[in-house]
Amino acid sequence: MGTKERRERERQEVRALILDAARELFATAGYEAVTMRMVAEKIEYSPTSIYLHFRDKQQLVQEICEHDFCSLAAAFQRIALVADPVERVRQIGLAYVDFARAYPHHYRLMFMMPTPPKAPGEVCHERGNPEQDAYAFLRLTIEQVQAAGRLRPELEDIDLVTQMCWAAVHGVISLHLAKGADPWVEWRSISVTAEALIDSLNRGMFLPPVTTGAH
Amino acid sequence: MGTKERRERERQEVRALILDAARELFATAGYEAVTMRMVAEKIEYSPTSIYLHFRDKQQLVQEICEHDFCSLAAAFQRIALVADPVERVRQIGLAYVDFARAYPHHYRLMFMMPTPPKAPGEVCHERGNPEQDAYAFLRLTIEQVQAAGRLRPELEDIDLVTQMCWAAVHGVISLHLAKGADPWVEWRSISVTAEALIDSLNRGMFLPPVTTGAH
DNA sequence: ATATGTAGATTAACAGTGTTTACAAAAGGA
DNA sequence: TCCTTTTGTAAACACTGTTAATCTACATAT
Repeated sequence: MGTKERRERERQEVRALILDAARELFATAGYEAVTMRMVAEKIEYSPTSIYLHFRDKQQLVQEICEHDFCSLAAAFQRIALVADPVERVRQIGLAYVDFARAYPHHYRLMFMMPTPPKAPGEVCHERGNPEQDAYAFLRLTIEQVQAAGRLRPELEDIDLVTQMCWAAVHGVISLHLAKGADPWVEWRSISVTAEALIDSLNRGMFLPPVTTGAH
Repeated sequence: MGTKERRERERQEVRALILDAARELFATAGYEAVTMRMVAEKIEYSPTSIYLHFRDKQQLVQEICEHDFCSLAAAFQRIALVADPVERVRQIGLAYVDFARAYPHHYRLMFMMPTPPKAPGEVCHERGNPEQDAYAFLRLTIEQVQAAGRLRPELEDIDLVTQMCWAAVHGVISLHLAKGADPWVEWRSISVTAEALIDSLNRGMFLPPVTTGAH
């Protein structure tokens, strides 16, 4: 009989209810401002009920973030079609910025808060983790830049170059998310700053394309 | 009679006691992990006493950070002596990294947490604010790069260039402070990454020195 | 010397947090 | 009908930052 299946389905429905309510709250107010009691009240359950589905607040918010990171992965899928690897690096940076602008609170949670020291038992090298995948995707693209002979020869450490690119774009985003409200700096927009930085960095790291047919 | 002066002196002593105790705690454990009760216990006063000297936790930690930022300002004083403005930009970046490595929790508090929306009455454009001064110092140096004809002509917006430089270095630091413990990336050290990024960015933003005497 | 005012420090409490324990109620299986 | 498992909750716990009320010590004024 399908009673077991139905029970499981109902369980997942409540779980989804929690996730949706929490997503909306976290996305508009941020981690600290949202309390478990708020989430509970929004779905008209008791606060304790949340703990039947999620270990703690941290796990709840993490699940939301990981889910929403799919939109970033989708953007990356599209970028994979771009032929020129140097242009692809550029596009990755811009997509990263777009994601941060669309989900600033998610971005803050994923990349601006210290990672909790994973319980030693937990699996670390799982695939499908979007953060990890994004890094791998960028790294692969940089490798292809190198393979195309477009990477400056002194930049031989692929991981280093990957981290340089990531850090540069991350810097623009995180600086704006943290300090963008400060009035004593005439802030340029995230997009403008990020694009200018990506372009300057490209010029400093990559080489112009070799024109085939030249002697 | 000097009783008033003595009282005031005693008051400042207690205030300094609080600041020292709080500095040590915040520096080793970070903002959230330190409670007012911990600070109070460390100096053997009641928690309430702290509020006789500081409006709230936020103001306490802010005062500590602003004070310790003097060491960054001191480093900048030394850099001001370097002749080549392009090299000066480089040195500013490296000093910034050194500061972040020496005071990671301070850095986190000053640059990685959203600035509280200042009460409208508060003075905003005070001088002596180290954050503000650091920005002004970097901006001035970039202006001097431009004056020396070493800035690429398409980069005409000085504030934009300043923010690009700041964001790049900040990105390396903040990414490490937030994600440096994650095991699924083979992290290069902050110093190595920052230096490589600064160098690549220099190549992409600045021009080689014009050799005098050439036609 | 005695009363007064005041600044410093403390105790107790408030309103909130994330989380746990103990208990109730409902529902499926025997 | 009884039993077990699941689902939900009220109450409590151990905290947090912060405040109100109180007490104490001391410089000053009478």
